[in-house]
Amino acid sequence: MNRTRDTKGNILKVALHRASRHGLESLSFGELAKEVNMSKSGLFAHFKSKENLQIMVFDLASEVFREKVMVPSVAAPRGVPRILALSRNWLYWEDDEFPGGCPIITATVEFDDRPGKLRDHVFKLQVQWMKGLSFAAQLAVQEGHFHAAADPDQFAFELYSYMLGYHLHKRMMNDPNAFERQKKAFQELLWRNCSDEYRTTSDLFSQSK
Amino acid sequence: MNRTRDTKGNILKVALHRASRHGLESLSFGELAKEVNMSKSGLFAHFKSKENLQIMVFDLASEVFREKVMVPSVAAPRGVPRILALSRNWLYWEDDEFPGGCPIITATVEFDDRPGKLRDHVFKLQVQWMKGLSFAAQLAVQEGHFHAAADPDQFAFELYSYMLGYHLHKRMMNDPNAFERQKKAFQELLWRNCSDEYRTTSDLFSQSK
DNA sequence: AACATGACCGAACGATCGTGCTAGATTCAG
DNA sequence: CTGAATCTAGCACGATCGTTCGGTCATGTT
Repeated sequence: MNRTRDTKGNILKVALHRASRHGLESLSFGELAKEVNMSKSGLFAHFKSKENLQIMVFDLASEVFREKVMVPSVAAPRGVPRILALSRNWLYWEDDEFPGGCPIITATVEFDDRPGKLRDHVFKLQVQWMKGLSFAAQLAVQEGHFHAAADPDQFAFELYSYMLGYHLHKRMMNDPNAFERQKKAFQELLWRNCSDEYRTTSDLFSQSK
Repeated sequence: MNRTRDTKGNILKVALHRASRHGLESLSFGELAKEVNMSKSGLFAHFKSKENLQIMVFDLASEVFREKVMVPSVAAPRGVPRILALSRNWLYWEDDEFPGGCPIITATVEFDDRPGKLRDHVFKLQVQWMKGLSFAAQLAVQEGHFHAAADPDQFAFELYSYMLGYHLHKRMMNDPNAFERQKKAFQELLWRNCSDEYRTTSDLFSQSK
């Protein structure tokens, strides 16, 4: 069993690596087997179908995302500090392991109109993440960091949008200014939502690094 | 020649339709041939390779985008009215012909990592479009609609980001509020950039419909 | 020592992939 | 009407696809 989990885990890691470059659909048992020095059938035995493989790869991506972005952010105090942590973790999580860019965005675009189990998994993660962002904003309102009229869902939508914009500019256009744009947009988004008191008592932007 | 162009044009139309759903990579001569009632080899003869087919399909998408979004917007007066037209056309252009969502976004995510001719084409269109947006904002500054300190590139970045966010929310999460979120974000983006005078003399948001 | 389990391999299946070659059909210029 | 050019189909190729099956080997249990 130990051996099993090691092998399978390793396969999934390699597969995720590949998927971040070329998408989940382009994964194939043959090429994957070569990359991990196994026979095609031996590898296949671990997953009983391609769809299963894809789902497990995506779930691994979700898990990494949770561990690298969601979980550590909760350590930060509620309100704006947590939102800053969330954004920072989000901004950097893909750089570490994914040369092909955020595998979740890739999977989302790839499967947004193909009904099936995979789409369901993607959908679930996206909704969960949007709710998480919205909730973080809601807490910021409660803490008095955001003004009372701030709309948490709208905040989440705009923050997510900027992340997508940043991702596209960085990856496709490899715009060297992408980061600055994203930073500026984010800072002004915060500014828009912060209460007058919090704006004056905290130096928001030095924290955001 | 007429016959050729008709047949080829028709193939490309069907191919683009497919590509908007499943991406350019998943196009295949076999399936495409079935869909247009041709033999695989007969179809193949029109394009000498798969890469060629993909490029031509993407170029068709670019052309449609230009015709449906870029060109008609220039008819609107410079400044905010043109930006409104641009955004409106952009928002709706995919609905007409592409059940699978904006084929350009799909292609961008699909090929942001794979150097080659196709990536070059995508890159070119994206840069051109960003410059177009930025230029429209620049004109708005000149017309006095935007305040002098408005940053056209930043405006373009944020507008593009909201579009991406809207696309994702609509297609993956099929969020019924996506449109409202996009609208609100867009209106406030305009508000942020407009000069005091223009804000007071024009009813921005009734125009944006 | 006998057995059960489970990881892994080799070979093979039918299907489809992208790509050529050839030959017949269609179109069009002279 | 003839000849050239163009369009399309048929057939075949090697490769790879997802998947199945039978079998080997190492392990742990009894």
